[in-house]
Amino acid sequence: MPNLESNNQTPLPERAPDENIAAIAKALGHPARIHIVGLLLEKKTCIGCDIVDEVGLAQSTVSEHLRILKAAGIVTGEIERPRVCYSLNPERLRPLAAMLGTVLDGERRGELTGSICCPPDECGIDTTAAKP
Amino acid sequence: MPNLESNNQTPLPERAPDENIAAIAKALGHPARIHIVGLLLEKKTCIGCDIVDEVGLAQSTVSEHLRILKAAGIVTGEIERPRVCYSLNPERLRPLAAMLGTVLDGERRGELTGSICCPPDECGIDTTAAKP
DNA sequence: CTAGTCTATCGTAATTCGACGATAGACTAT
DNA sequence: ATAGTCTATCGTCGAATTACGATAGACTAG
Repeated sequence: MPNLESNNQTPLPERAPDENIAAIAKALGHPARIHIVGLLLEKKTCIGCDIVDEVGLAQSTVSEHLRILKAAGIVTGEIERPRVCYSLNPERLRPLAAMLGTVLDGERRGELTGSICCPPDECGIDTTAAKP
Repeated sequence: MPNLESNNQTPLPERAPDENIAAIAKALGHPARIHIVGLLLEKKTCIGCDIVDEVGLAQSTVSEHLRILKAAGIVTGEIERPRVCYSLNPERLRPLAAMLGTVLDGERRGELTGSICCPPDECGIDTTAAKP
């Protein structure tokens, strides 16, 4: 039910941090969009219709993927008629990168090899409730 | 398939790199799953049914989210009857983290402020083609 | 003005996702 | 053996995603 776009201008007002990070990851969760980000990263300059050739999908489909990336704030589109110039917005990727960095840091310090496993705490799940 | 420690040889061998990274991002693309990763990171030790309490969804739904995270290789589940101990597998997050790191490094060196925009290259899109 | 180039949007069909309750499985404890 | 605890799976439903062609919009070039 959450419609998390419809406004690509606001800096995505702080929802719950989980939803914020998840939105970034979700926008990156498709091979074609990863491909597009890779292209923008590689070519450093924005490109227009060349993206369509590269990813090998229909123009309307690529446009849709670009819309999703723009809606997530990962990519910005500057109009430079008759083309549109796309570029990356690294700032937007920072929350996700920070989380991943924390995990990898934790690994580097060996803090994640959990040996203290599952203290004997009881769960409050009623699987047998409401049984007449 | 009663054995939950099934070998993951086929699921993630080495697809195209784009698909590999996209699969990681897709698995992280949901608030509940980000929440779970955060819990595992915070508590350092694996937890069982406590996750259900934390995320506030039905047990079957949480199990499904855990299944997705396990299928993506981000989380591992060790059986410690009667519980299952989950822990993070940071190794799996590395490809995505590396890509994000490259973007942020590019920004740090100011390589991403594309000013050379859209060289006058023609696009090979036939919007009027195939008119029988 | 007219034609051409590039992008966004609409409509649609097939597929997948997210959430839930119900149920089955696998042990522990009594 | 019996009951109890925790997790996985099945079946289902509405909602969301993905892909495409067709079409509309916005300029530029001639």
